[in-house]
Order: sequence, then structure tokens, then C-alpha cells
Amino acid sequence: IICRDEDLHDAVPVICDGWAASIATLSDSSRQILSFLLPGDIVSTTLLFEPRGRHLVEAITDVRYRVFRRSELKTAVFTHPGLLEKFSKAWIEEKYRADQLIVDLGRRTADERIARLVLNLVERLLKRGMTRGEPVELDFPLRQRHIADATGLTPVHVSKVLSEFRRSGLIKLSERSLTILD
Amino acid sequence: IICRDEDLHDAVPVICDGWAASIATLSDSSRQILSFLLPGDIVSTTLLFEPRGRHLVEAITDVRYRVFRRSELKTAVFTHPGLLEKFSKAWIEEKYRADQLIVDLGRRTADERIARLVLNLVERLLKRGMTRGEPVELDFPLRQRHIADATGLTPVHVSKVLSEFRRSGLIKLSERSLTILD
DNA sequence: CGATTGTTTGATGAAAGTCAAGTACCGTGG
DNA sequence: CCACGGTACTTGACTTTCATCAAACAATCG
Repeated sequence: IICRDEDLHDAVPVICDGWAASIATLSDSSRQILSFLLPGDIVSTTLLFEPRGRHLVEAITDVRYRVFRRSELKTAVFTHPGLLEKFSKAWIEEKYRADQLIVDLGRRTADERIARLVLNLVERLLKRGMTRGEPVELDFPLRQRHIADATGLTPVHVSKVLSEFRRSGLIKLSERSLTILD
Repeated sequence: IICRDEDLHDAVPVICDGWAASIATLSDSSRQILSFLLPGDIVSTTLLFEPRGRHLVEAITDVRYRVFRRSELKTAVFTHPGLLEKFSKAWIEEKYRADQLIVDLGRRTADERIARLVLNLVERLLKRGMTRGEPVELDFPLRQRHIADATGLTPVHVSKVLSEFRRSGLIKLSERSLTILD
């Protein structure tokens, strides 16, 4: 656990290594993953401005991360104008992905949600050079319950959809390794 | 229409009067409402930093709005430090509501989604003094298809749920006026 | 006044959830 | 080395929720 729900933090964590997830927990203990965090990601851009992390941030693999003091970042923004530009890029990206997720959950089928989740992750890993070969292959540490919590589905249904994807030759997925065949 | 999908804007619109919605349109022409915009709301905080409005912004009632040039806002941020604080508040609020919507769409039933949508709107209108009386009553210009597009449901199902809410004495809703009974 | 557009209701269907049983795959400690 | 308990995954039977389709009606607007 990198941040707990209602903790106050005077520091902003940034992922250096490994995968993590930002998670909302409901009263009935079901969960919704709001975003996956990959190396280079700021845990949440809202932490740049307020100390309250509104949701749980949990490691999926082993994670290395590093924290920056908010007070220092705040002064740095004013002394170093390029920094604000950088933060605004991060925040635009964060909001864009949140909006995409809203559309996925509101208007797409289980198959579409899972396919898009996988493809989005692959795209982000490609940018980071964390993939191999052609057709593209990569380490894929997510459990099916992570996929379920990110797509608003049940683990059982995720299993069925992934089996279907395998049967129709779209992906190869086993032993924490994923290949995109089509 | 206040902003079109892929237009560039050197100005940031702020709603002065009336209701609007920020909408993502899919290839099959179904829609997902990302947020409702009420008087005082910035259309999108990402517009403060990039000219591309990623989604359609449509008026629901007649709307008055006013625009601020981005270039002027940008310099104002540096000459007037309190302004950055204000923008960050708006950003945090915007992201918080987006995250809540993700949870609603991912993990809640139709009844819950609609109830929460209505209650969130009532809460925001209360803050603005746009309600009357006790039990609280207010102008409610949304069509059932707006509710459907915001909750990821069909208009038909929204009608059924609202009828059920009426039958069980939770709300009174007719002629664009809503009363929260329970 | 007819023509849209919005709402209600019921019958039927499809998508995803729930439940349950079985298998595979660890890591631990004897 | 093996037995064990726990977690993850798979599969099938059955249920629930919501979508789809259709028809009727109400409201709104030139």
C-alpha cells in the first residue's frame, strides 16, 4: 500500500518501477480501479495541490517509488515556469484517461472494455519501451480480479471473455506474459 | 452547442446561467455525459492549458456564458498567486466528480446511479442557492435521455426507475420541477 | 393543427452476475 | 520430499438486470 484512503500527505509519490493501481473502495467492500500506474506516473496530480489522497493506492507488482515534498514543488512552479507546463500535461493526460474510462463503463460491452483496457496498457508500455518483439509481447502482472475491478465486471466473467479472446486467436496470455496476436 | 468536439479555442468558457453538459460521442452515435455544468462552472479545467476541447459541450436550457482568453489567464496566474489556488480547487473538484462517476458506472445498479445523480445535482444547486423550500424543490430541466446518457442506461429504463421512485414516495417530478420527498 | 419529441408500459431477449464444483498453482512447514 | 491451505483460474447451470422492441399517449412547437 502506497497511500491509504484518507491519509494526509505532504509528499507526492511518483512510480519509478513496477505496476500499481489507484482504487476506490465501496461500503460493501467491492472495488473500482480508477487507474493503473506505470513507471514515470505521478500517483495523482491532485496531490500537487491538496494533501488528501482520496483513494487507496496499492502496488500490483513490487514497486519502487519516490516522493517529492509538496512545499518544494509549489515554490518550484513559480521559479521554474516550464514545470507548470509539465504538470499541466500530466493532468490533461490523467483527465483524458478518466473520461475514456467513463465512456467505457457507461457505454461499452464487457468484451470492448477488456479489449480497450489491454490495448491502452500495451500502448502505454510501448511508449516506455517495456515491450518486446513483433508481434508485441510483454510482462503482464495483472490478476483477473484487477481486470474485473478496472472494468466493473466480475472475475468470473473476465475469465470467460479472456478465454474467448484466446480461442479466437487475439491474444496469448499465460504465466504473467501477454502477446497481442491480432 | 458551446464547444464542438475537435475545435481549437483560445478561450475558456465559464457558465453564467443555465445548465449544460459535457458529452462524449461514440462512433455508433450513442453518447456519454461526462459532467453537467451549472452556473459558475468552468467548462473544463484542461482548457486552461490546452486549446483542444476533447468533447462536445451542449446547452440543456438556454445558457449564458462568458469566455476568458487563455493567454491572459496564463499571465494572470503568475502575477496573481491566489488564482492558481482557485484553479487547483476547480481541478480537484472536477477530478473528484469524474472519479465518483467512474465508481457509479462501474459498481452501482441503475437505481443507485440515478439516485446519486439526482442527489449530486441537488447538492450542487443547494450550494448555489438555486433551490426553494423544505422539502427541497427545484427547477429540473433534464430530459430522461440526459439522465440516461449520464448514467449509461437507456431512456426506457430511466423512465421505469423514476416511476418506481415516484411510486415509493421518494421524489415528485413533473413539469420540469423536482421535489425531494425522502 | 399536424409533426416532432418525450414519456409510459408491457412483452421478450441478451448480457453479465451468482453460485458451485473442480482444477491448477503456489509457498509453507513437517 | 510431500502434505497442507490458500489463492487463482475455469466451466457450467441458473438468475438477475437491463436492453430492445413496440405501441400508445402526452407534451411541445412551428
